[in-house]
Amino acid sequence: MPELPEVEAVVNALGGIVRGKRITGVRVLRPQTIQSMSVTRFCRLLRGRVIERVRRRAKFILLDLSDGWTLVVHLRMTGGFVYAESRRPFPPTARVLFLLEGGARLAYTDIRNLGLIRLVRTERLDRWAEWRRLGVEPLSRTFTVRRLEEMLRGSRRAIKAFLLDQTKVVGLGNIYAAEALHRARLSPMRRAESVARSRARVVALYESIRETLREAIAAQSTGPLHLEFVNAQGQSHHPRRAPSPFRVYGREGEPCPVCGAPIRRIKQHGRSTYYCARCQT
DNA sequence: AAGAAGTCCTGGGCGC
DNA sequence: TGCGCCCAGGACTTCT
Repeated sequence: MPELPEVEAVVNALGGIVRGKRITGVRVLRPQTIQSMSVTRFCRLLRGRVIERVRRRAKFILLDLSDGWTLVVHLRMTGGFVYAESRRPFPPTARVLFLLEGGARLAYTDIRNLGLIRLVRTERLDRWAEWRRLGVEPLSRTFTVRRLEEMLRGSRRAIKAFLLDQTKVVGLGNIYAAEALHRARLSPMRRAESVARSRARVVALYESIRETLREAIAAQSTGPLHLEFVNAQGQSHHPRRAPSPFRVYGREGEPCPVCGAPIRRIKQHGRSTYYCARCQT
């Protein structure tokens, strides 16, 4: 669920809260969530380190710590953070607790346990295969129409599947892939290489990806869905977004906002794809 | 070797 | 009321 815009929102909000704070202790409630080292080592390495910066790469949240360590978090489907300044009990979905100086606590929560956390030396991040394979950041200057065209060329997969491939363009998930394709008026079933054959289509897709993500980031200024704040009274400030801002995702049967034809839902590689059969070709 | 399929995970919704 | 099935989907591994 959290795609680039949601992760971006969590990173920005989290950064404002924990940057500069020292980690005084760690409690791992679910050991399997910690990747690549033992829980003992994980806790020992974190204790005493200061969170110097919070940033994003693809859908990964990176907390750069003092002494060259980086805490890498991927929320996958249901991961999130709960930040509390009081010593309130955390929800049963809490998997890892970070105790911060001053008594605040940051909990990593995850209902379905698909998310992961790993601690790596910052300069060794690119020795991690999954990390190295990550594609271009769609909102960066290195993402160009030409680069997109080169990636599309020769790929016989459906454009929807292409957009979900994190080794090509990072950050899009099932929701924003559908939204970007609707905005570009491209059928999700169209082959990637056939998009590449038309300059106009490549440009439309390029612009759509960026606009879709930019708008989604702006729309979340009210607060990230995957970061919850609990105050001293135990009341939760869980900033809610406005109701479904999506044009096609989750709107099967509703009229297309462009042409009025009913939105369709199909299955592509086991995933739902929402699109307008009339104006997306 | 690209790309499709299978797998993991849990709670909610639905049909019977 | 309760059981079982399906669904949500990110990104891996496995298979073709």
